[in-house]
Amino acid sequence: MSENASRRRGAVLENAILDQAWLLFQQMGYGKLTMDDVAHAAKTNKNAIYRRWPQKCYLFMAAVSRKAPPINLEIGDQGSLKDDLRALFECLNPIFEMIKPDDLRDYIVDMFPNMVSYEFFSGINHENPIRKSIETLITRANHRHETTLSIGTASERALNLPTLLILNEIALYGQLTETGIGDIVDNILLPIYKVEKKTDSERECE
Amino acid sequence: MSENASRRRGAVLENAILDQAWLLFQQMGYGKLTMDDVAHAAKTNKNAIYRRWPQKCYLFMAAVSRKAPPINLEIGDQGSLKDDLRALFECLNPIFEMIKPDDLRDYIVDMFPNMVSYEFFSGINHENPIRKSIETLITRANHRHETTLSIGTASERALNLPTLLILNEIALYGQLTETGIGDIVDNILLPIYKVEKKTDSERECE
DNA sequence: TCGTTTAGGGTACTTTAGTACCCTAAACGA
DNA sequence: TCGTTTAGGGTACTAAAGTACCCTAAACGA
Repeated sequence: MSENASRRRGAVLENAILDQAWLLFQQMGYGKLTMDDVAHAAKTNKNAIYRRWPQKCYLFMAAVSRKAPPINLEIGDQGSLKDDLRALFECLNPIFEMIKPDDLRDYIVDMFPNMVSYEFFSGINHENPIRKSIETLITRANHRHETTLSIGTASERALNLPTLLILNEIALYGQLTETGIGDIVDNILLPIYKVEKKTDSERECE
Repeated sequence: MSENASRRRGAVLENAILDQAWLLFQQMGYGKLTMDDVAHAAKTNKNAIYRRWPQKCYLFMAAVSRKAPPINLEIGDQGSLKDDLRALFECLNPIFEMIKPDDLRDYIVDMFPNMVSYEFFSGINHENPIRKSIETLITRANHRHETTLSIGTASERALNLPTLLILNEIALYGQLTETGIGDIVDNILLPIYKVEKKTDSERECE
């Protein structure tokens, strides 16, 4: 009976899956949704899904990035590194209006082993859009003479830190609050990125 | 036939489980070990285990903390905040000699959802031994006049950052390398913790 | 000593992600 | 047009964590 309509293939089927996945994710949330649910809703089966996305979290990622309004992390010059950083963090707000805290958490928990594996490693670092944006902001701050850091001299871990902090905020609280952003920018990122030459000379005192 | 010996209870059974768990964890690694394996090796069943530890990762934690040599994070005064921090990180080395990188990773991946849930929240923060040690080191640095920070004025996120960074190192690399520690201490933690009053006055330039 | 409560043991079950296989429709190419 | 390759569909399966239930041995208390 399922063969009354012609068999869908390629992009047509792919879109049907993503449509249903996005719909169901919004209705039921990430955690309660099973891959079978999506398959049935899209009138296909798990094989067709797993052929495209090897895990539930990748399906979610695909559904979000193709069905949800896109997010642009290219920050206009706000005049200072501090304001640039705040602007970058605030750019992420639409995510939190679109996806509920619990779903974000569940998604990150599922994605975590992949971030950890070497396969996904590069994704956490050089390829990730937050890291790329950070590099732009630091270069800009360097040109303003706010910092002596540049992409070449900055530590890898320091460049990846904002991504880590954001993931941590989402994992713990499910969102980025105004005070969270302020704390992170003022008490963590600015001290690291605003490198002055003088701090070395003062290392003599004991 | 399993009832030829008398039925073990309480601490006796608990120890038998932990002994076998620790043994098997070392032999097979965290990932490949199943709860049934442990139950069979300890000549009992999963119920007896789950009655004590609700998840595999808690069983592992219990086995490590009761069967492995303990780790003391009370750092003697090394003379400077920088050396104190390095000493703290190096204190963790015995862990990495005892537990293989893949096992540590697998364990953290399993534990991650619990860290994320509010139930375990306090464990990541005030109660965790790394955080406590950091508080001691900062207080000590304050007395040396290396920093104007104190436990009262320091940001929560800044105090929890070392724990987060360590978890991140383990998750990504499975270990803490010498260079990793150097990078974290010099390029991330010291700039955050070594607060000088002068940095404010220089915020005028642009 | 007897009755009650507690916790161990056996076993079967649920759930869900992810896999394996095999048949067949569609696409594609000579 | 025909043969081959590709990918969808159906179904059944595996693996493992965690749960449910019920029976019984041990401990405990009056």
